[in-house]
Amino acid sequence: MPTVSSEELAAAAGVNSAKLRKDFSYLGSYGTRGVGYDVEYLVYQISRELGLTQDWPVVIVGIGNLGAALANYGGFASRGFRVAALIDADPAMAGKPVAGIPVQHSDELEKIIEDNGVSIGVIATPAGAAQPVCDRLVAAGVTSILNFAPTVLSVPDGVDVRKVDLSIELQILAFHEQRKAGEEAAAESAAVLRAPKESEKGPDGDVPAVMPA
Amino acid sequence: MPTVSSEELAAAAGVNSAKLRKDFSYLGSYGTRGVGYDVEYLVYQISRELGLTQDWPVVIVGIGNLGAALANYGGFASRGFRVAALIDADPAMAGKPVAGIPVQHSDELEKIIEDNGVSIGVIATPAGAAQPVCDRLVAAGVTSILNFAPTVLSVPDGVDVRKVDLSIELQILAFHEQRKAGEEAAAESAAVLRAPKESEKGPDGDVPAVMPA
DNA sequence: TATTGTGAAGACTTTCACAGCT
DNA sequence: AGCTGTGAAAGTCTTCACAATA
Repeated sequence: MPTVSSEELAAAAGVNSAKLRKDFSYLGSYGTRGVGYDVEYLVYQISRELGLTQDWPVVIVGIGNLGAALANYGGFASRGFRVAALIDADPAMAGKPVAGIPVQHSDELEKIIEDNGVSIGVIATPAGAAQPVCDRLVAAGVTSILNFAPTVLSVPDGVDVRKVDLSIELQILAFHEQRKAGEEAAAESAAVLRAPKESEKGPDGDVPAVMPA
Repeated sequence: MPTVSSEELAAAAGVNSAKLRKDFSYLGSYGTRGVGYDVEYLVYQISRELGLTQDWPVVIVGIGNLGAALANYGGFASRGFRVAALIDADPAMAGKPVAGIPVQHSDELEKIIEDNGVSIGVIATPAGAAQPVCDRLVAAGVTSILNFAPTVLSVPDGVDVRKVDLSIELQILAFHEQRKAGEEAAAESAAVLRAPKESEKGPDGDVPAVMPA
């Protein structure tokens, strides 16, 4: 398939074709009127814009089940991420290979970051260890952190943090499930909240900004 | 702290206080003018609205590193989720306890779903197994699926699927990282894309709807 | 003819700002 | 005096609809 139309791409992605064309237009005019988009060229342009053509060394700190799952995750390599090191505080883990990469002790953290020019760190430690690990990563030069620990991290200005809370997605499902189950109950207690329209079901749609911890 | 003002809550959540008050107003009038919101009452009302006061039995299918990490994840229980069963296709896993719960063989899948009245399933299998597992879950009565496998699942109408792609969050970080690194390069090739304002940095902000796989 | 690229319209969200209560 | 609840304004995002053009 050498070319693709905005209509086809939009159907595949589940979005409106005009939105897709408008989004693409912000990157440049990469289509051909009457024909569509050259697939290879488009993939290259979008990849470049998103930074997928670069090689991003990352470190994963905290090699429990989740850290191991991340180390083994195939999706990273194909998107330009290279696991530069696995780091754990447990001396018993040191030297043990996980996903073919030997785990290093956290004493080495600063040296690893500097030697590899790492700017992105992944924290998969228990909650209590997350902030100290974060501080050390930042001090060593990391400027983007992906946090899987159930803690809110504080970082200086200029450092990006994204938090992944594995239970939030479940909570969103449960929220919709509750709706499915009791339309009468919903009418009784919360008639104001509309049922979500398809267009609103974004990755994070329909969920209030604030919820109890 | 018996009461809290919208201003305080908004500061803690990093949102505008008017937005927070407006959001709350869709649930009802749970505040007191001149005083604020009664914390306990507010937590209860929001919890109820989000379905946190219910007990949601879930099954996790695919007990590799990720499945084990999910089974061990503390955040579930506190939000009303109960891991009703762990299911794996490997007969060698059967009976082995993970997070204190014995793994069951996938032959039992349908029976487990029915016996426990499970409506939410978590798929943490390899990509190839995800769609068949999904089909069996749906046939057995599951109507919400959280998918960690790198596959797009097809499901009948009325079934909700949410996909968690562990590499997307990293990609978002890399995208911003790229911006930080080369402001001149960005100006040269994509002046149209603005730097994100703080208010735009939502959980999924700043990322085009479509990207190459 | 088929499809892009995009102004303009429409829909939705966020914020302002203040009347209304406690 | 202090803070909520909310109309109205401002801002942002999405979709329409069509001129431009390969």
